[in-house]
Amino acid sequence: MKKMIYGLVGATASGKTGASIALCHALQGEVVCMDSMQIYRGMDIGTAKPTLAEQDGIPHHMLDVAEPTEAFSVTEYARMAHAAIQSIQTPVLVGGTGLYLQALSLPLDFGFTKGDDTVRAVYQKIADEQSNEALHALLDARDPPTAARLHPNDVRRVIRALEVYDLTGRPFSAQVMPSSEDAPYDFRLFALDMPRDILYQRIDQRVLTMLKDGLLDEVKALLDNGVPENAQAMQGLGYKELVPVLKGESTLKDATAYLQQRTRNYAKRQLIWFRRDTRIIWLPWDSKNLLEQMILSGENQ
RNA sequence: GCCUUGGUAGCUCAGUCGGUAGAGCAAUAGACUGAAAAUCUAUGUGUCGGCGGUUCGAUUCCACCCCAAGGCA
Repeated sequence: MKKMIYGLVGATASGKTGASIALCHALQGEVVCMDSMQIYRGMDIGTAKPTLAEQDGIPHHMLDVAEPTEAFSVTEYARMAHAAIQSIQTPVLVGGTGLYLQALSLPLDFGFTKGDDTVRAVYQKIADEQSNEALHALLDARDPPTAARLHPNDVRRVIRALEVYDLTGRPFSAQVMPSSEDAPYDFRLFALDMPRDILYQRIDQRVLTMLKDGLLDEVKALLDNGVPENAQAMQGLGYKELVPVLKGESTLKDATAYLQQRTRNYAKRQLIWFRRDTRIIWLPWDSKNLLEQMILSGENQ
């Protein structure tokens, strides 16, 4: 009997946080955050990390578990999140990082192959000095199925596939693909269905609220505390877009519009990712009895 | 009032020495296995400001009008 785990996923600004608190109160559950940026300490406003008041007494896991100066990876996330899930009675997964959900859906003992910066640099050099096609040809010689699946311009994934082949001696295509039978948990996944125009309006508004709440100061504090501009954490939305403002290379007005734009683009990618996950039950975001629907749907699955 | 420069895709613009037009961004769809709030892919019919004129044919040349920015009065 697998452990049952509720999950609330979907686009940014679609109302996950509020709904998750209600669900936890009803089920006596605890939140396990599934977000690639809320894991970082000191990044609160820009990541829309739930405040203590918003948490409303519900224990939250997987928040503030990494330093923004350090790189983090999906493997570390999976390892820590699995531990958190084991430690609590009723876990409620909440977040919008599709890759993290995929990682948690893989068999528990599944191990991603560790990366190697040196190997990556060698391949990156080939792409830079020769061509993306030349790099892709290397992969085609070692792992044809993966090469066929990847576009030559998708250099990041082509390099990763070559790296896996070099480090393990086995092609990337031999790895286990996720399926519900292999999943370590019995997932009850939900997402809030919201019209695109409303979602985009909420995103634009949320960005303005973040700025009013001091996002610019938060970004400045990170830089002042030694977080490099090119740090992984600084790639988060709201951070990389505001650095140019602090450096005087862009106006706040332009950066705000750009950040809103980028966030809308991101939300759409999230929707595309979750749309193909057939386990997810989509519920109307403005439904009066959202909580009842989630609990009932969960029990009936 | 006069002069100048503009008015082309949702936005910023290119272009057509006259044969009804194309980039970037946006938008939409999709991909995604140790960076994922990252990264990558596909999709381009718009009274070419308006009304006339010249022409086989005008978004392109000409006249007038409208609008915008700048300059001169």
